[in-house]
Amino acid sequence: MLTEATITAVALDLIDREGLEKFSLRNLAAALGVYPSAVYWYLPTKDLVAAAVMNLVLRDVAPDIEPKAWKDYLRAVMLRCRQAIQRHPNTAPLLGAQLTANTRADFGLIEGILCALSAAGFEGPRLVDAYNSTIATLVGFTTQEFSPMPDSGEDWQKETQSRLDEISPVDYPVLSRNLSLLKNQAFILRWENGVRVALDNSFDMYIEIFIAGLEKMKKAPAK
Amino acid sequence: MLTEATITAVALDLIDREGLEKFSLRNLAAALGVYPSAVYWYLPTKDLVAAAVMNLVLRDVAPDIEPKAWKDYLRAVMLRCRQAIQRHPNTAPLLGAQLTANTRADFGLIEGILCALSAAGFEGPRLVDAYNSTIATLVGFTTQEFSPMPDSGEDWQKETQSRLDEISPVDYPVLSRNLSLLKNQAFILRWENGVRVALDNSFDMYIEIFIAGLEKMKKAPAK
DNA sequence: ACCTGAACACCGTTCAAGT
DNA sequence: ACCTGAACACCGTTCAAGT
Repeated sequence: MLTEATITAVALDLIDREGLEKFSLRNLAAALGVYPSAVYWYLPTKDLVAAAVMNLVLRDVAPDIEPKAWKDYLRAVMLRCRQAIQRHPNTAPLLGAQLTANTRADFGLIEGILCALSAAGFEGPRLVDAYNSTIATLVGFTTQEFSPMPDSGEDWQKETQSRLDEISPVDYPVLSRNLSLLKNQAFILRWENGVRVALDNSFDMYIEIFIAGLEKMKKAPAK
Repeated sequence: MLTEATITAVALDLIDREGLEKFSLRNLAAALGVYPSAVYWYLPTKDLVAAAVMNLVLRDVAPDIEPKAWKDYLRAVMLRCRQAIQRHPNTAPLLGAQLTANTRADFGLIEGILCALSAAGFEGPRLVDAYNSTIATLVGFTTQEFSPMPDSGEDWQKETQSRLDEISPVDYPVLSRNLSLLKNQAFILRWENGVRVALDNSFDMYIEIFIAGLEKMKKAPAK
């Protein structure tokens, strides 16, 4: 007999092995050894299957730290979220698409973030704003970093590289001066994703920017 | 005779009117009055059509400001990106998915951002990190804010609301204490997206967090 | 060069019917 | 309650053939 748990586990396994493009209810049903319509009895839509998969992937992101230490707590949340996606990089596009649309999400994580932000001094409407900023930050970098490139077709990679090499130094001086550092290491200018070329340093700065900015905001409530 | 420009314009119009789910090459071809395979002569894959649509949507996000005023410039980029998506909210999911995967993107925007960041004092590897942080920030909030909710089915909205109302005050004290402010105004806790309920204040704070954090980073190069 | 027209190999979802 | 089996209304992409 099927269960929501086995469906979800097999779905995640399918995505891990074959990629998000192969994640169809028909392939999932085949992997489960049932007809596609059998899955619908437990999860009546594909989006719900995806949401369940994401809950599985993000199961343990809520860190085991006292939220009062708000900087450490938020840093840990960001790091652990990225690590979770790194363990299942093919789910990366679902992070932006589903976390946000998923009200079955883990309220424990939300509570932890809200705790940390109130410990940082945010309350009322500004707590809402700080929360939204945190969720947006949590999702933004990691989704992109590990999202698939246009097909991993070799011709596309060559084409991308040659387009970069043709960049005019007079029209785009700063870009072309730093091209060797940016090539394949920067969003929009890369041809491999975070699975092949992780952007560890950039992610570190990204987090520190957020933490430092948050601290500044709490000290300067008025804009 | 078809052109890439008319295909792209009609595709954007289709997405604006009917939503991203109705954006298929078959519907696009019907709107153009041709067979689906005719489109392939100009744009040989659906992803390329989507990328072209995104270039159209983001055509004018590069602001008309001197990048030396780096704070004003980056603020303007973020605001104008959000405004562009607000004009075509159904394209929101493509922002995260395509901008990052699109090497046909506008190098002018990239150059502008790099200019602003060097004016802020970043260079070398730290310029790369600051750039990646900027792109991630640019995309993160807006993609989520305007991405579609699970189906706009009324039953789903009711279900979401009732799940929020059932949150245990003892398990989730901070969450339930602020629930009235968070309800439908915060990521994961809302049932309508930015088209119905724009998160203007949160976006403002999000930007200011980034700018303030960036300024802090430039002053404290070492972590 | 540009497009028709048909085909291939898929989809998500629904629904009657079985057990 | 749980699943089969078939059907419905779609997909993106390919390819020979026309002009």
